[in-house]
Amino acid sequence: METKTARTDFVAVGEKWQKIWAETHLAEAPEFPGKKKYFVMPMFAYPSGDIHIGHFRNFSITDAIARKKMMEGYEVMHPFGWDAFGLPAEQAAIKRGLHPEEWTLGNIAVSKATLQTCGILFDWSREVTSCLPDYYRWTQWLFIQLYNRGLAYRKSATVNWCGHCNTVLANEQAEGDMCWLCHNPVGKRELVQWFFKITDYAERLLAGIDTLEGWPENLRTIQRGWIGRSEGVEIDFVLEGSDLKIPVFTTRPDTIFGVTFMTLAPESPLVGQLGISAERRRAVEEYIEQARNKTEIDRTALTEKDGVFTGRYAINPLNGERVQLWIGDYVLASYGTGAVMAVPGHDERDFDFAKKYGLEIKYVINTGRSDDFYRDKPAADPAYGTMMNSGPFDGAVGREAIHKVIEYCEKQGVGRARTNYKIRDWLISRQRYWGCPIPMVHCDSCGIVPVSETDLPVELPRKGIDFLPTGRSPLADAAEYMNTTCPKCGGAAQRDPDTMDTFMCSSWYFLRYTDPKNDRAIFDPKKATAWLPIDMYVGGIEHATGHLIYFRFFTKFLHDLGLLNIDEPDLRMFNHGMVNDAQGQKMSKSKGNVVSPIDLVRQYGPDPVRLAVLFASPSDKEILWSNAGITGTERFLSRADAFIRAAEFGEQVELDRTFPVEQLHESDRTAYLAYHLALKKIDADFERLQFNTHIAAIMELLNAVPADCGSAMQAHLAGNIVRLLAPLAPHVAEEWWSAVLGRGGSIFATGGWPVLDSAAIAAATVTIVCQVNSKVRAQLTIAPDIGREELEQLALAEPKIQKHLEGKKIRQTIIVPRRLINFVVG
RNA sequence: GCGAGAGUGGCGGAACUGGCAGACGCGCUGGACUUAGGAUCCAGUGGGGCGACCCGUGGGGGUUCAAAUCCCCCCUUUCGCACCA
Repeated sequence: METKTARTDFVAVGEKWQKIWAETHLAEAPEFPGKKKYFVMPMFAYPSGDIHIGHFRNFSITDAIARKKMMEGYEVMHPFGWDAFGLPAEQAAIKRGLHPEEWTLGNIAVSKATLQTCGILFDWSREVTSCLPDYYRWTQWLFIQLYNRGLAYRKSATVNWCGHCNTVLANEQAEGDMCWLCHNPVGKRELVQWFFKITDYAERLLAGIDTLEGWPENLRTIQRGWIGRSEGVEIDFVLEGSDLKIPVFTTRPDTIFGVTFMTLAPESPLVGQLGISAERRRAVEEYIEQARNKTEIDRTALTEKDGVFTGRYAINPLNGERVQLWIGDYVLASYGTGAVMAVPGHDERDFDFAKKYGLEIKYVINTGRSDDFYRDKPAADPAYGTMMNSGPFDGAVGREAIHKVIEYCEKQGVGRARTNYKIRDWLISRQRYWGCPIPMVHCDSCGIVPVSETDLPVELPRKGIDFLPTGRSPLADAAEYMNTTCPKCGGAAQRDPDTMDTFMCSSWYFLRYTDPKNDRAIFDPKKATAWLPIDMYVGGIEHATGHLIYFRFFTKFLHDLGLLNIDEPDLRMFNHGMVNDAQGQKMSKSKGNVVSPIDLVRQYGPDPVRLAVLFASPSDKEILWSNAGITGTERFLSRADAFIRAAEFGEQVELDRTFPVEQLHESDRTAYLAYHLALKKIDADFERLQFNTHIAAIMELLNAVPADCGSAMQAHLAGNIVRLLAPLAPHVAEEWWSAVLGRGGSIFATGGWPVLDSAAIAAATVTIVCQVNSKVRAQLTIAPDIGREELEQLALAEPKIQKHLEGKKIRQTIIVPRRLINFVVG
C-alpha cells in the first residue's frame, strides 16, 4: 500500500495496465462460452490511416460494455477486425508507389497500436483482416455457395458508374447520385456484372425486422422503407393489332377505368417490339437516347416530366378502351414491369404528364371532395374512395374495391396478384484491383465454372499490376493471373477480372470471430452457435441500408445452408453519434481538423480523455469536439483519487455488505444512501448506454459525501466508487483496486459489479414538495411511508403554507406519494 | 414534397411512466492559499425585483390541481426517402 500523499499519474497507469492486460490475456474469450456469454462488437473498421477521436468514442462504448459485463461475471467476447480491401489503398498505391497491401498492413499496425494505447480492450487473438488470403478464401467460398444455390448470377444491366473511382457501384452506394466514397456524380453504364439475388430474401428480411426489438426504431423504419414491399396486381394490357402483352404493376387497380394512356420506361425491352412506324421512329429513338444520357437526378423530381408518343395504342383489358402508348422517363425500368397504366385523375405523376401533353383526365373514384377541387385548380386525387364511372364495379369501396378488381382480373386471366419490392439485387462486381477476387472461371466450352473449393483461395497477383485506372479492372491486363485452366474440362480458360464489393467481406466477419483460425471451414458451427447472436452491435446509422441488410441476408443464407441455427445475426443495435470539430464540420485529413486521441492520451492519460468523450453528450448524439472537456474529467478523477487514497481500507472491506440504515449516524446514512441512489441511477443509465449521466452520478456522489463521514463508510464508498468507475476509467480503476485497495487480480476479472440495497432506498426519507395552487411554498423531509392525514397535518403546519392559505378555502388536496402535496384553494 | 427526430442558461447537457426546470461539467465572478498561477480549495452563477415575490424550456393556443413532458397550429433545424406506379 502506498502513502496517503501519493497521487495517481494517469498517464503512467495507462501504460502500466495496458501492459498487464496484454500479458495476462485479460480480453481473451473462451472458445466455447457457457450460457452466460456476451458478444459485443463495434463495426468492422476501414484502416484509412490512424484512429481518430470518433473511433475512440465508438470503441470506448463497446469497451465500457465489455468491461461491465466482465465484472458482472459474463464470458465476454469483444473482438476487432479490419475491413481491409477498398479503393483508398489503391489510390495510395498510385500516388506514392506503395503496394496496396503494404499501405493497408502499415495502417493496420499503426491503428492497432493506437487502440492499445487508448486502452480499448479487444481480444486481439481473434483479429481478422479481410485482405489476407486466409480470410478472403472464405469470402470466395461463400460466393461459390451462393452461386451453387442460384443466388449469384451475371446479367447485363444499366449500372451506376463512378468515373472518379472507375468502378460500378451498388444502388445503396450511389445514393443521391453521388458516389459514397468520393462524392462525385455517378453516371450510367451498360455492363455484364455479378449480382446476388438478395431480392429472394426480401420477404424474410422484411419480416425479420419485426423481431429486432433491440434495434433503434428509426433504423427499422429505414430498412422497411428500403425493402419497400408493396402489394398490388400485374395486369396485362395488349398492344393494339397484335398479341403482345404489356403487363403493368399497380397498387390501385380500382382506378383502372380511369386509364387514359400508358407509359413505358425508355429502357423497357418492350419498346423494340412495338412496331413503331418509320416516321415516328426517329423521335422515339432520339428521346430514348436523351433519357439514357440524363443523370438519375435529372430524371427524378427536379425536372418536368417529359416523354414521346409511340404512335401505337394499347387495349385496356377491363373495358376494351384504346389508349395511347407513350414512353416517358419518369417510369423506372427496374421497378415493377417497367410500364405503368396512367391514371391522371388519381396519380400526381400521371396528372403532370397528361397536363403537359394535353391528354385526357378521367375521375373514377369518388373520394368525397367538393367539385371545386377539380374545377378551380384541377389536380390528381390519390385518396381511396368509391369507384364510379367504372361499369360493373361502381359503388365498390376502398380496399374492398381493389380486391374485387384483382379477383376479376385473375378470373379473366388478364392479371394476377403480385407483391413488389423496391430492393434490388446486389451488384457485387468491382473493376478494381484491391478487392477479393471473384472465384469464377470463364471457359469457352464449359461457360462459367466456379473454381474448385480445394483450389481456394484465388490469390491476388502481387506483381505486374498497373494500378492506373483504365476503366476496366487492372486484373484484366495481368495475363499471368487471367490465364488459367477450366476446373471442369481442363482446357484453357480465363479468370473473372473483377473483384468483389467490400460489403461482401463485411457481411460475415462477425462469424469468423467465433473461429478465426479455422483452415478447414469458414467456421465451426458449434463455436458459432455458442457465441451467436451478437448481443450488442455498435456502429453508425449510415450503414442502415447497406451493411446492416447484407449481414442479415448472409446470416439467413448460412442458416439455410445449415451452418447456423439463428436467422438474425444481432439482437441489439446501437447507433453512436458522430464526432465533429468545434464548428460542426466533419473531421477529414484534407481539412486538417482531425483530432487524434493518441496525442491527448499521451498528455492526459487514457482515462481523462475517455471520460471527456463519454461525458460530452449522450452516446447517440453528435459531439462538437473541444479539448476543454478534458479539464473537467481530469479534475474529477483527481478529486476521486484524493478521496479514494484518503480512505483507510485496513483489512479488506466487503464491498457488497449492506448497512442497517436506521443504525447509521447521520453523515454515514447520507453517504450510504447517496451511494445506493447513484448505483440505481447508474444501472438504469448503463442499460440505455447513457454514459454522460453515469459519470454525472458518480460526480454527484463524490460531492454528496459529508466530510465527517466515518472511516468504515468512507472505505466502503471509496471501494465502490472504484467499481462504478471501472468500465469508464479502467486504468485508474485497476490501479486503485490493486495499489490502494490492496486487491489481487484484475478488477474486471474479480471485482464484481455492485449490488443495490433497494431496502435502504425504499426506507430512505423523501423530500415532499408542498404546493398551494401548484406553486411550491415549502418542503418537508419525511419518512416515505407516512400516512395521508399525517402528511396533510405536517404540510398545514408549515408557516409558508399557512400564509398562502390564509382567508382561503381548500377545495381539493392532491397527494402524490413520495413526491408532493398540493392544496387547491379558491 | 413525404417520413422520423430535435429546439431547455454564455456553452455541453440533466429531468424515471405529467409532479421542486436547469442535475453534472465547462466557462465566468468573487474570495482563500501562494514569489507566481492557466495549479488547488471555498462561495456565487436563468432573468427581473431592496424585498415578499414575479417571469421563464422556439412562437401561439389548449387539456390538467400541475406541462420541457400530452393535444392542435406555426417557425427553425437535423436526418432518412425522394417519380417505386
